[in-house]
Amino acid sequence: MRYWLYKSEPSAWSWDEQKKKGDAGEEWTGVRNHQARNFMREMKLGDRGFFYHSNEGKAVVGIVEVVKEIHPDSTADDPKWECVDIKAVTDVPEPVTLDAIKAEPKLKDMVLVNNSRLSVQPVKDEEFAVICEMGGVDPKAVMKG
DNA sequence: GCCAACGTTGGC
DNA sequence: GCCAACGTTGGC
Repeated sequence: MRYWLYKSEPSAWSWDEQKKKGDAGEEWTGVRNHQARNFMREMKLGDRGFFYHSNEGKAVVGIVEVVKEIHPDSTADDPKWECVDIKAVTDVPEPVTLDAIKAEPKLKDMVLVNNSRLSVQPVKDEEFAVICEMGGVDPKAVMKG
């Protein structure tokens, strides 16, 4: 399985709102960037990822899971824009800030650090585990396989 | 609020 | 098909 990172401005769609959707999850709408869309096409049911608050907070605040694979984005007028559905899995009790990520040498190659504008991006297994630990989440509890 | 980085648009 | 102009994102 693979790991991902989803960015959202809390004023547009926050972690609290995501959690309120429960296990049903919610469409990850609004992606209008081919690279980000293409990453969503690669996602499989059960893939996990981080929920990151951009602009305000600038931190990884939660862990999510893909509950529906790629399908048309219901908010797009052009069918080429697609998205997945994700649900909240668990909080990251100690949000991992962008500053902390930048300060950690093991995370220097993260897309988040090097291409700050990409809103959906892949995360390596090792990076996922490191951030879990920094956030107070046992990687074994949220990583499969 | 500014601006760098990046993507998209449209004139040629 | 190039590239300047413009819009958006997101860190600072």
